[in-house]
Amino acid sequence: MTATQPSHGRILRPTAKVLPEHARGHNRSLVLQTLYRQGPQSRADVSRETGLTRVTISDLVAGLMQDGFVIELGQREAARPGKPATMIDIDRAAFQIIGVDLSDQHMRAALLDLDGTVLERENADRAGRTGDDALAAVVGLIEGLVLRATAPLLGIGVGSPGIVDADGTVLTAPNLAWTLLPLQAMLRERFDIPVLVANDADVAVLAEHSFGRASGDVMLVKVGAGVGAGLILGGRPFYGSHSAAGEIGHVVIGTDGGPACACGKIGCLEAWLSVPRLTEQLAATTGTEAEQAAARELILREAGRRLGIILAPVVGALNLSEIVLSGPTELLDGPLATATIETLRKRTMAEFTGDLALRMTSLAQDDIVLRGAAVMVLSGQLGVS
Amino acid sequence: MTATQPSHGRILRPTAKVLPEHARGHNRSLVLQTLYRQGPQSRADVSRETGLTRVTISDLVAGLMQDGFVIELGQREAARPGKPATMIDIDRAAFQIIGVDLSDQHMRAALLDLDGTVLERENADRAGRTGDDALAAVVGLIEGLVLRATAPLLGIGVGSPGIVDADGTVLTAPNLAWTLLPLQAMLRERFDIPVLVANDADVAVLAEHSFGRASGDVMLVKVGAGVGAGLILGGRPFYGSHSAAGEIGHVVIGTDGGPACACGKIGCLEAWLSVPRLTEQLAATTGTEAEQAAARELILREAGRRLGIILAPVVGALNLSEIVLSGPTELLDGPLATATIETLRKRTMAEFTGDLALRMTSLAQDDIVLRGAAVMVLSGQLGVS
DNA sequence: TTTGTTAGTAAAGCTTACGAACAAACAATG
DNA sequence: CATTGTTTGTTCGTAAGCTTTACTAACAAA
Repeated sequence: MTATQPSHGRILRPTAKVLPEHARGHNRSLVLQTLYRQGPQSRADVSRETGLTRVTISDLVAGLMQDGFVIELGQREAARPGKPATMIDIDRAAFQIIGVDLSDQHMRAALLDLDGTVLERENADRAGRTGDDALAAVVGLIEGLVLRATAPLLGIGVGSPGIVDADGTVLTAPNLAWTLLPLQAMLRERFDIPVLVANDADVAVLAEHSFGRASGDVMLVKVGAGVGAGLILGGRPFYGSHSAAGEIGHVVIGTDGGPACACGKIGCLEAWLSVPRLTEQLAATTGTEAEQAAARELILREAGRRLGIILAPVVGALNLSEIVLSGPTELLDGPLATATIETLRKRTMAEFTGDLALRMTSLAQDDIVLRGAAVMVLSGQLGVS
Repeated sequence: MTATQPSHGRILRPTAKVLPEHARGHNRSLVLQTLYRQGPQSRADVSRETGLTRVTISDLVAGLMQDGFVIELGQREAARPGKPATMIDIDRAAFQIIGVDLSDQHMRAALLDLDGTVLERENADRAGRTGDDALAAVVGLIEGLVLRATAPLLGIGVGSPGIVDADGTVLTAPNLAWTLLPLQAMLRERFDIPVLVANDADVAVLAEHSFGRASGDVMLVKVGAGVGAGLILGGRPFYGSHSAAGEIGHVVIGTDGGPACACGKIGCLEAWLSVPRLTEQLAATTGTEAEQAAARELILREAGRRLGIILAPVVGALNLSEIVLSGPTELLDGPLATATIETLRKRTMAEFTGDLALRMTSLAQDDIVLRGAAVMVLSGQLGVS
C-alpha cells in the first residue's frame, strides 16, 4: 500500500525524472567521495563503506580509472588473511584547480591540487580598478596560473563580492562596479574549462565545511570591507530565492540607533562591524596606553554585542549549532567574539542553543576563499566535497 | 572528463547509494505528483509533463492502478484528432487521512480526503489535561475518526506544540507536560497505520505551501499561546540540526528592554506577541471609545514593529521573499501586519527584499494544522505535496 | 597440508527505461 | 466517401545498471 519511503528527511519532493544513469552518476560520485574523504583503501573497503557490492564498485572504479580520476597504488602492506587487497585512491596529482578570491582589494588567485593544497600563487592589487579593468586583471591572474599548471585543469572557481546568481552572473558588486556581469560564462568562454563563480562568503563557508570541522548547519560571517555571510543548511549550501542569502550587512541592529551607514540607514551591521569602521574607531582612541586598551576593548565588545543581537534571531530560526567568524583575527578573536557568544546565549533559548559554538575559522584567513573555490569546483565536477 | 553534472543547485552531496529501484520510486511519485497538482489527464499528458516516455508512464500507471492510487475516468470528451485519450487521475476517494492539531487548548482532529478537504471533525477541550491524560484524549479523538472513516486510511498526521524530532518524538512540550514522548511510535503501535508527528508550525507551513500560494522559500509565523515559526527553504521543510528550527518565541527583541517573559528573560518575542499577552494588553485600555481604539492600535503597531525587528535579520540571512502570518485575524491582520512589513522594509536592504511579501495565511485559521498534517501524510506516503 | 578468509572477477538474471513499430480511433480534407 | 494525418496507448526488443551466485587467486593459521 505504501508507495515510497523517502530515505532522507520526511518529505520527498520529486521535481524531475530520474533515470538509472543518474543513479550511476550518483554512485560514481559516492565512490569518489569515499576515496576523497577516507583516503587510500581497497575496492572491498569502498564496497563496505557505500553498501554497493564489490562487483559494482569494481565496475565503477574501472570507469574512474579510465577517466584518470582513480589510480591503483599496489598491494596493501599490512599482513592479513586472505588475498592481499589492491589499494586505490583518487589520483590527487592528476588534476589541478584554479581558485580566485576577489573579496579584497588584494586580488588573490592560486593553483591548487585536488586536496585543496595551494601549489602556486598569483596576486595583484586591484589598485582602484573597477569594471572592465578589474575584469582584465582577473583574467590576467588566471592566465598566469594556467601557464604554470602541471596537470590538466579540472576547473576554475571564483569567489566574488556582491550578489552572484546560480549561473555565476554577478548581479551587483559595488566595490568592483560590476552589474549583471556574466563572469562565469565569460571565463568559461575565455579559458574553455568549467568555471564556477559564487559569492565570496558562500565560497568561504564551503571551505570551512569541507576542510574545517564540519557540521550539518553552519553560518560563516565574513568580516572585511563589508560584512556578509555564507550558509550551509542541512549539509547543502543555501543561496536563497534571489541568490542574496547571507546579505546581512545592511540589516539594522537594535532599537537604539547607531552609526550612519553608507547605504543611508542608521545602525546597519556593516556600520558597526566592517574592518574599516572598526580600525578607524580603534585608531581614534586617546589617552594613556591603559586607557586606550580599555577603550579598544569596549569598542570591540560593543561590536561583538551588536553581532550577537543580529545573529540571535537567525540562530533561533535556524537552530544553528555552529557559527564561524572569518576576518582579521586581531579584531575578531577576542573581546568581540566573546561578546558575541555571550549576547547570543543571553538572547536565545539556552535549551536549544546550549551546544551553540562560535569560533574563528580553522583555516588560514588568506586562503579560505581560494580553497572554497577549489571545493566548489570539486563539487561541481566530481560531486566531491 | 567531467564526471557528474548535478541537476539541482551547484553542489551534489552523495551520502547513500542509489539503486534503479529508487529511481523507480521517485518517478512513481513524480507521476502521482503530476496528477495531484494538475488533475485528470491522459497518460500521454503525464508523459509530456514529466519527460518520461509514454511506455514508462503506462507501466508506472499500471502499478499505481494496481495499488489503488490511480483510476481511469473514461475517454476525454473534447473532440480532437487522433485516438481518444483515456483520462486518469489519482483516486481521491480511495484513501482518507486523519489530521490532528494539538497546538491549542481546543484539540482538533479531522478526517480528510486526499485533496485536504475536511470530511469529518472530532474536537475536544484539553481542559487542563496534560501528560498521559492528554495522550489518552488524543487517542480518543483519533479512535472516533477511525470508526467514521469510509475509505482505507493512508495515515495519521499530528501537529504538536513543542519540539518534535525527526522520528516524531516530542522532545519537550511544556503546555502538554510532555517530555521525550515517542508519540509517533506510540500512535503507530496503537493504530497500525503510518503516523507522522511534527511541530505545529512546521505542519502549518506545509499546508500553506501546498494549498496556499506557494513559493520556494516561506516562513510561517504562528501566533497563539506561544509564538513559533515553520520554514520551507528551497522548497523543502527545514527542521534544523536539533529539530528546533523556527523556535523564535524566546529570542529577545531590540535593545531597549520590554515585558518580562515566563522564561525569565526580558523582551522575548512571546512576551510581546503571544495571543494571551496581546488580548490582556488590549483589554487593559481605558478612556473613551476613541481613546481606547487609538491605544489598541498603538499596542498592535508596537507588537508588529517588534516582530519586524526580529524578522529582519532572518529575512536578510535567508533572502526570504514570503512571510505568512497565522493566528487570530482580528489581532494580526491590520496595524500589526502593517507595522511588521514597514519595519522589515526599513531595516533590510530594499534591493533584495523589494519583493518581500507579508500576508495572512490564505487558509482557514482553524484548519491549517489539520490540512498540513494531511500534507505531511501525503508527502510521506505518496511523495506528493 | 588443510582449513578458512578475503579480494576481485565472471556469468546470469532482474529491474528500469528507452526507441521503434503498430493498431485503434478520430478530424480534416478533397 | 475515401484518403491523409494526428494522437493514443501497447507490444517488442534493447541497453544500462545493480544484484546474486559462483568462481579463482592469494594468503594466514593450525
